[in-house]
Amino acid sequence: MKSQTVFNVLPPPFETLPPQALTAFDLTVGETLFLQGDTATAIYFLQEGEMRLVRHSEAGTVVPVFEAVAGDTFAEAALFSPTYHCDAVAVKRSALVALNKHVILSKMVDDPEFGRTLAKRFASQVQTYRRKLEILAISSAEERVFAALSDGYLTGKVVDFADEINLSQEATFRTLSQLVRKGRIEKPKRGTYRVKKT
Amino acid sequence: MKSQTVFNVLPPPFETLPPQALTAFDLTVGETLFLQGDTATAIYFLQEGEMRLVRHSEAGTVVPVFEAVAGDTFAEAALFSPTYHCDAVAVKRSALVALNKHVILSKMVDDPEFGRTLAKRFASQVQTYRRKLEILAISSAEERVFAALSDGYLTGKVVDFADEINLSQEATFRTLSQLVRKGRIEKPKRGTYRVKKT
DNA sequence: CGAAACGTTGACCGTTTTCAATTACAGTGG
DNA sequence: CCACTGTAATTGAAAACGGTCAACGTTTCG
Repeated sequence: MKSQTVFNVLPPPFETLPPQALTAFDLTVGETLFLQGDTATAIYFLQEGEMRLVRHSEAGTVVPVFEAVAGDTFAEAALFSPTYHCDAVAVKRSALVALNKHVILSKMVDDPEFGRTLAKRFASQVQTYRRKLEILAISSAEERVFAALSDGYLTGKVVDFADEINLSQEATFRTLSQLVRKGRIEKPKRGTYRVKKT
Repeated sequence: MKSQTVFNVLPPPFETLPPQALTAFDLTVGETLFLQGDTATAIYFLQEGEMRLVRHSEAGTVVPVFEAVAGDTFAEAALFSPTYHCDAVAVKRSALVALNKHVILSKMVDDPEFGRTLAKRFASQVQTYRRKLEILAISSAEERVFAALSDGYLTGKVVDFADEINLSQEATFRTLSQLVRKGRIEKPKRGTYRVKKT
């Protein structure tokens, strides 16, 4: 299961961690990384693949917690908890880096710049998620697509865009052309849309 | 506009800030707290009321960013930015506390415990928002309600619950009774529902 | 050139929203 | 203690909307 330390880009401030704080490894589909209640020893950076985090409620039901994709870190809350609060399972073959929790915690006190950058990262994530939540709170497909487009979501494929805003790709396409027809957005070329400048 | 310093409970780690870092004040409906581009001097705790944060895209459209309710802090990203990235306007008469940004930043380096607790708060918010996002990603009303219920959302009124999970209250009621009929949840008394223990 | 992957559109169907009423309950004042 | 009022909880029916299925156009790339 353990592979080599070939990882390029950890997000700030994690690139500044000493090598011995990092462990790279792979998981195959279905493999479990940790279970709810396990002793928390690390947080994780997902280089490639997809991890599903689920929580078990007191009543015994399973509740989705997070779907991490390439580039995400997860289990950050484990920094401040003795145990993990959910299960983490690979839903795709995944390449990860474990970031030692205790090294991070001590670096937070020893290196103010590290702490500052970590706080910055968290704050920026909070901001991002709040915005996503606001977009998803828009019930009308037309307004949701428009808001998401205004907010710069549509960078790559339309399918991914559709996915991010919780709409079927068909509904997204329909809405997009509808917006073009209404003149609220323009379509410079196939697969590219942009909000019309005022 | 400036009122008195009668605020009880700031969330950790902000209760440990010195009084001179705090300024309590009120806003009436429609009043603006700050505008996108203004110099960022503070982050805010909303004691009571409701604040709407919106961003102006390059194209000139307005994109919702966050709706803060009583108990929320907002504009945390301002800690790491010279200016605010959005407008903040009161949509209800609101009572706020401004938390001086520079005091917070210097306390972060001077007081490791403060920095640690701040990071913990942010990490926990990230966790919370991710969970909310996962709940909203469930398209079926039945499963979404069930997951939200499992996750302990329904504490107060059903209407508020409905609101949090982006479902009409009628759909929520219907789904709730449907879940009761199916035996997946139980209803000890009017307006109270709970997931059946396994 | 042909196969994928992405983009696009139409039709149909199921679900949720919306609108409209009705019922339950808590609090208030007589 | 009761009528009175307001908020919350329910239920019904019709309309709107988005999801799904199916088919087709288009670009990319080996």
